[in-house]
Amino acid sequence: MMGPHWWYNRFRGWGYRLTIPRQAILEILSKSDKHLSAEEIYLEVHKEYPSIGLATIYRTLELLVQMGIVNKFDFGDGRARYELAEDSKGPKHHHHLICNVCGRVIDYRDFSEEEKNFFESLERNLSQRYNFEIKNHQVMFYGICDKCKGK
Amino acid sequence: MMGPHWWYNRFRGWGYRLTIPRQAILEILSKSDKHLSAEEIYLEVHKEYPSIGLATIYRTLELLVQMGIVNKFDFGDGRARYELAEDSKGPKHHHHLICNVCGRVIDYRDFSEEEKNFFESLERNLSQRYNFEIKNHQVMFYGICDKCKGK
DNA sequence: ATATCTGCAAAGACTTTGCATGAGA
DNA sequence: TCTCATGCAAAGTCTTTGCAGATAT
Repeated sequence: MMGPHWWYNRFRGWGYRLTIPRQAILEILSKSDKHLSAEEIYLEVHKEYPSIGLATIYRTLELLVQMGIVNKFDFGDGRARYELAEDSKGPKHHHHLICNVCGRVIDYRDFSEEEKNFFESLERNLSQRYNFEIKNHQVMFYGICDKCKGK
Repeated sequence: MMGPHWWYNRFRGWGYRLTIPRQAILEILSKSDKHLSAEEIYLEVHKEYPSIGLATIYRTLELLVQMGIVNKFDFGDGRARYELAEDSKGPKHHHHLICNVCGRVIDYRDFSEEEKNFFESLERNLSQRYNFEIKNHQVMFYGICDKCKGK
């Protein structure tokens, strides 16, 4: 379940084509472990394929989000951020602490067993209750970070 | 801890002034139980105070978010949405199921005791671990809703 | 009195769209 | 071949900013 083969089948399944721009974007996303903006992805892709335009980045990302391959985030800085999706147990999965004052985003992924189990069982429960196929989740805690506490 | 008096003290505490536009915006937010966009708030406020401009709505909302009085959401529809904050136990508190395909947002607030307790203890834990004062949280589950499952 | 806040209009920033060309299956 | 996808540029939307006048304490 990794590599271009997987992407290919996934696209076929949705009736889409696996093109160079789409591969390039997935390549960049899988190399990075940060939340990338559309423009950051564009700049990376541009290094290797200068002819690929920003509009294609946006169109592709929208597609990938729909397909559940990519997650879209908003941290309130005015631009959307993207990250390769993976099930909630994946090593890169994390939750966020966001400071309402300075906007800083802190990731944490040192989940306790309890936290992991809780979300797994909650997802199963909700899937049934709402007949909703859950692919992923986002958890954000808002408040005041240590640096901003001293007003 | 309700009514204008409370707002007044809260503003004083931050060194801000409680003005007519700010009161009007808080008034609208406390009457509504939906996620309002800046423009929706503007239109409501405009009914009573036609002279208040949209820029003031944006500036005030940003302030209220910083103060932790208001929560800002993004559901991927291109505009931010706002809601009066309250602690996680409040009756209006809810989590979200968001469809990656059609963008529909389903709120749920029929939390189990286990779910409530879990988030409370997780917040206490994180506050300590990261020296971060948690005011609120957002939980979103992404996937495919019942209507979109039939492709 | 005076630092803060607001209205208006203009600018800014991110994202989307139209259309002719190019490319996958 | 025949859709589907892309590039470019232009347009669209939401949001922010500058500044002079108004306001809260």
